[in-house]
Amino acid sequence: MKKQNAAHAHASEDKAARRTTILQAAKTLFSRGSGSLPTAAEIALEAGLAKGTVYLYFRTKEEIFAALLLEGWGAVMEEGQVLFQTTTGNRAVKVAAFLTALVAHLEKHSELLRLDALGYGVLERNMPHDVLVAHKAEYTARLERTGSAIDSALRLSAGRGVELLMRTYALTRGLWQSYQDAEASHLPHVARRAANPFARELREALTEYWHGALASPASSANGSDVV
Amino acid sequence: MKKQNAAHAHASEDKAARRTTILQAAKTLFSRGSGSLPTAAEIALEAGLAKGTVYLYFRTKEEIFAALLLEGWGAVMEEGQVLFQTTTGNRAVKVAAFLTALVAHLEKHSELLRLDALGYGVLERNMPHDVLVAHKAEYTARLERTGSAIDSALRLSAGRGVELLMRTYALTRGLWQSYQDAEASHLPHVARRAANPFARELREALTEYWHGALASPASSANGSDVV
Amino acid sequence: MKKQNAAHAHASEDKAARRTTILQAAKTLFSRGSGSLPTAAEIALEAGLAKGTVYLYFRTKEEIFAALLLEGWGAVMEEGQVLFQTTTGNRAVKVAAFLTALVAHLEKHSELLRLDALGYGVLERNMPHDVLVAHKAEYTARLERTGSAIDSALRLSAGRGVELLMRTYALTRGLWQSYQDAEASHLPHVARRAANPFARELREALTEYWHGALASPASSANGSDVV
Amino acid sequence: MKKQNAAHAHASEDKAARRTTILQAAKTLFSRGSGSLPTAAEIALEAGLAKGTVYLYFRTKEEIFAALLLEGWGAVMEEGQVLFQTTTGNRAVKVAAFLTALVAHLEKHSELLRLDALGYGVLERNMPHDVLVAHKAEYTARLERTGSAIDSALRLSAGRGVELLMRTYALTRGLWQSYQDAEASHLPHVARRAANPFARELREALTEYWHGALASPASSANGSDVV
DNA sequence: CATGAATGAGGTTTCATTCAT
DNA sequence: TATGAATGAAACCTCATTCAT
Repeated sequence: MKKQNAAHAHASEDKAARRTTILQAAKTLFSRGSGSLPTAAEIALEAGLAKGTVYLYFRTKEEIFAALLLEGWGAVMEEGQVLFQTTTGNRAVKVAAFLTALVAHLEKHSELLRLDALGYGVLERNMPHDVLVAHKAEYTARLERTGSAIDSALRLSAGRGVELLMRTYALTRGLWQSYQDAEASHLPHVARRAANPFARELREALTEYWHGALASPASSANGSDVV
Repeated sequence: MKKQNAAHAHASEDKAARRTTILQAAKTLFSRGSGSLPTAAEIALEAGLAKGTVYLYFRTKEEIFAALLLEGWGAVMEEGQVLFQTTTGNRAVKVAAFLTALVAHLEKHSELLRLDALGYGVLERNMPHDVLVAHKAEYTARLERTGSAIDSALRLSAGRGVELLMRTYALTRGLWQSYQDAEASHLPHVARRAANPFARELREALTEYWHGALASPASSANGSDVV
Repeated sequence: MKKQNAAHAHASEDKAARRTTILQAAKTLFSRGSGSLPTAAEIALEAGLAKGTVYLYFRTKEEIFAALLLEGWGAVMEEGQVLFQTTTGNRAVKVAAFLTALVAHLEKHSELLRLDALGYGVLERNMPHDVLVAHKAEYTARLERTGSAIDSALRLSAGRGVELLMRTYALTRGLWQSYQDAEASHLPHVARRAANPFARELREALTEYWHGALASPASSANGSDVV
Repeated sequence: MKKQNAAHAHASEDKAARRTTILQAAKTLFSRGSGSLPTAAEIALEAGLAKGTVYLYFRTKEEIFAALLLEGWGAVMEEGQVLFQTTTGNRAVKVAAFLTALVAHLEKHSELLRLDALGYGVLERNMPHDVLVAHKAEYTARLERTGSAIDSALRLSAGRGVELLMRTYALTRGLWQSYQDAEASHLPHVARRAANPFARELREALTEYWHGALASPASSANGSDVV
């Protein structure tokens, strides 16, 4: 009825480590897999634990992936915040540094975008509500912090940084999905887009967006004087 | 729901009509529903047909929704093409007209974005490959046509219009999903974003993007002279 | 993805037959089994059908067994009704005939009591409410009919027959469970009760009950003049 | 709930106390709950102990509830024994006193019938066999003692008291279950039975039974002269 | 003695698709 | 052509019990 495979994690540091093990296993499997969430059984196997053990650390399977997502975007924002706080130069330099870092980060952690593409909607369908609320709160806090850093670095009005971040996120997510759609269909990327690898495409699109957003803040609401 | 009781559709116009009936039923159900695809049984019921009959017109359930998606985005692009071809004035006027129309169209056909949010990834998982190829081809053709219209109207280099359209689509899709995530979690929209309804947010973001994209086409790849 | 094992039951008589097949399979398995409900997979296998097919005829597994129970007790009451309506003689003769038949019937259909011992409570935990209501209604109707037959046959006041039946049922059920408990524990029946097989015990107990119930209807509420 | 934080129970009186604590917790939870057995974790929590500790005092969860059942029915029989030994008067008086006390006792300890309704069958499925044997032995002994008291008090032949007790128990159990079924289904009690609360119904039925049983001991086997 | 982390078996139901009628 | 009965894969989480600490 039992084994004694995994040593019991009594100390809280051991417990944290085990939690991390599970997250890592989930991330590995998701990266390897086809785009849908691995099963709980697979995660347990990969983590070297029993199925039941997984549920000692996470209340539902989705909670695992939500944690991964939170962690992933948290790191992105952390990095962005630091960059904006430390980079010296004019706006263009700061923005370019941020976008370069962002694109590089996302290239390195492609599972983040793959996971994100599921849509929080998928995860939310089966998450304990309190966990969901906690995640949203933490996510918002991080967003605000990085947004503030942007406001300061670029001398923007309060809240504008958050806005920029959200639209940056939206554009990133949308582009990724377009690329995924193309890849998933085993078809050449639509049109000549094929020639543009994702990282370059993303860089270009984001650059255009930030360029427009910072050029004429006053005009952003009506577009009457575009060009 | 109709009980048109299976008059056999021999003439090809009847067949087309029946196909349309099914598509309409699927759209209705999806609009009404919770975000996931209605079941084949539900579609058949709503269309007043038997389950088996649906499969005489579509090889998989996903094909139905892919057709809806193709049709929906096709209409968007059609409208865009016409607008760019007929609007007179400077770039700013044309772009503003396009964006206004786009946002209005999407507001009116919200099921399009809802369906789109599933990700083609979801639909692709279960679509006959040949149908997929055909869809992509048609989609690409329409995209190119509208892209060309943009190239002409705004005097851009060939292919730039397609690029702008794709990024416009990406930003739209990404923003929509962010809004959906927030709603789905039954939480207030992240940060003060709550104050911005989707249509306005979309309009602002797209305006910023087009502004940046058209301001300095030459600089789009490096961002060295942002601001 | 499919077989063509079972011929499609299109005619409603075929459908009824298939329903019966499933019920029979469930009964067989339950009789053979250890007292808990067989799994849906087992039932399908025994019936020579696919798991999914079972769910075309019953909405939940429990519904199957509830149907068995309804049918079983229905037959008991049917038989009782007929007996009371056709037996001639004095009260004692009629009651004795009824009890004899009842005991014999239950001996022959021991799965009925075994199933009953689960308690409707077990089945109710997972039954469509409308089915539950329908069952109760049918059960009540049959009970009333047999009760009326008793009222007439024994010249009792209206409703007394139902009362007698319910208490007869209660005593039967309770005794059966006591016997089951003893058997299940692989222990000799408690005390010298071992010498009394269930049928005899039941017969004796019921005879005593009916004897008491019919002896002094007026005194039944206070017992002041027992003996 | 108590957090008595694990003072090690060395002395055997402490151990007995802890055993009682667990039993009490189980009873409380069962009374409060929905009819199925509380989980081991819940019991431990309610008792202010760790899950593992519970298993130092009971080998299986079912053993706990079996103990509760044994204790409960033991008390009932104890009370019955005393009553028969102390009540003075004729048979009718003694029986009436017994039944009155029985019904009152069961009304006060409704968890006993609720637990009983699970059927020993449920508990037996997972009880150490030796414990089961011990319980049965103790149960039988108590039954015999009370049975003897009845034999003496009512001047019955040896063993008749046990028989009466067992049938009394069966009728009680069966009636209770019928009432539970009706309640569980959220439907009005079958037929007009609704008007009779359980205690009254039980009293009536038992009175009738004892009346019949004591009226004609010689005739109990054939019922030839009922009425 | 006490603790609580780890284990892993177990079963229901839905639904896309097919094919006998 | 139209029908709708038949198919069967797929995966979550709970919870009694054990044993390392």
